[in-house]
Amino acid sequence: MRLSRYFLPVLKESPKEAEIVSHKLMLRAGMIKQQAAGSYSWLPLGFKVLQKVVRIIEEEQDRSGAIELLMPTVQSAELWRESGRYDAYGKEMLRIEDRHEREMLYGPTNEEMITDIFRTYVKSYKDLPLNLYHIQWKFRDEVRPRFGTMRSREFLMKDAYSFDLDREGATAAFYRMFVAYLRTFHRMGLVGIPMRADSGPIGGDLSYEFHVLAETGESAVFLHADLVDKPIPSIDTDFRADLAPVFNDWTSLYAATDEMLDEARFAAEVPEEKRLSARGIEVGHIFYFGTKYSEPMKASVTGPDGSAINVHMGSYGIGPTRLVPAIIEASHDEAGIIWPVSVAPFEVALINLKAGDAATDAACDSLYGELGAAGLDALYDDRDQPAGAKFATADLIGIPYQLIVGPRGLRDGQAEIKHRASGERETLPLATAVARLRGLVEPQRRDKV
RNA sequence: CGGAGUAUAGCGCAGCCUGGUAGCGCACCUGCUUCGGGAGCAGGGGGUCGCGUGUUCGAAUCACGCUACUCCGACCA
Repeated sequence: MRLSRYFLPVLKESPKEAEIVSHKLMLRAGMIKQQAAGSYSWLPLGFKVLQKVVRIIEEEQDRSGAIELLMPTVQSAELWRESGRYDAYGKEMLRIEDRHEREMLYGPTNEEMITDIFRTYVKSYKDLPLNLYHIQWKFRDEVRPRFGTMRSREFLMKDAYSFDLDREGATAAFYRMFVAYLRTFHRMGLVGIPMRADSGPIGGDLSYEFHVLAETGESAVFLHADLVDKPIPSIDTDFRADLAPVFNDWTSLYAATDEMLDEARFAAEVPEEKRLSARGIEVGHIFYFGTKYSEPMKASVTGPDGSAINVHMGSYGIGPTRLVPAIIEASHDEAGIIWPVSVAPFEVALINLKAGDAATDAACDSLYGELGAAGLDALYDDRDQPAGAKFATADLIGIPYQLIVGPRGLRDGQAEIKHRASGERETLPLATAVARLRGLVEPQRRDKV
């Protein structure tokens, strides 16, 4: 992409409504625009990152055996009356009336609808286990939206729903999601630490939240320090195998949010030098809730003995529109965002130090073509701007590598590569620059973990 | 929903106390010179001062009401 033809409205100053660093940087980097309280447009750069985050989530969900579909945002109140939640959900639910005065709602979650789909088509225990998910916009009329897209009223959520014959099956499904979540966050350069959680209004008795540690996190968390760099399950993980050992291994180390903190246990189970109290951003939440919905909504299958069995369900959420700021909170410096390659909007910033100079333009145009041919996603800063402005933009929007080309280096046939995260620079022959970048970028794409 | 604040050009702000019809920096437009870390000079465009009512000869400025947004608390991916 040539920057001169892109839509990238960067700001030098942060709009005053932004309080935390990720919100400020998302506004300054031209990723989002606020439209109302808790409501944001995703501008091209932000949307590109969001799509990469979504893609990683999809890959890991698919790998774990979940199947993607898409349900509508606007739902009928009828289904919610069946489960009893139409009245129970409260003011967070945005209620709408259509022209026929039918009661509708903008979905805050989809347990009822997925249960309806399930009960329509699935009749036999032989069709289990089943895990269906979608990634769709949700609306929760939060009392106080804040922190940009970290807590917005309209937000994107991946919600998966598992269906099993019994508690054992459902627990296995829960473990699969648990492992998929560890891998998902890891691929985005995050450490998502599972913590025992309260099940809240959705109900249930097996519930874990995944938290990313960050100073600006909304929850106080208490954990065993070894969880921070614990190696995650590899690509060889067989999701049909028994994943209980992985789950037990991870949950054997103490971790809890403040509302679940048991100080005595924390002190007893974690050696003093390993006790870490920090703040966390909740980026995922997984539940097992048994037959809470299948019973009232009559979602049953015929078992081997011919009897009707209410299915055991779980639901599994990840917030992509929250993950984007979470990644920024975890990875930035004074100059701006530092994207991990796996979610970076562009992998390389090609910086033409002297746009308008025929030789420099020719060299950059040629390199831009080579970068594309090498499969690298590059943003080519071809604007007629001082070098400083170009470096500042590339730093701000967090592109992992900068390929810097100017007349001075060209005299010796050289270019420079700057690594955004470390600030390290290397000078190398023009002819080898693209191959070098490819060698740097490809291993970090993390499409294989 | 309780408490606190803010609202003046696209963004950041001054002006308000002590009413006299709006200004600064950045951004934007034109021209020239520049270009190795957010360029310089010259010229230029852009504002129903959040909305409404009132006070006054006169309101960005004073009073009252409303709205939007932000922050602090209780809830959530």
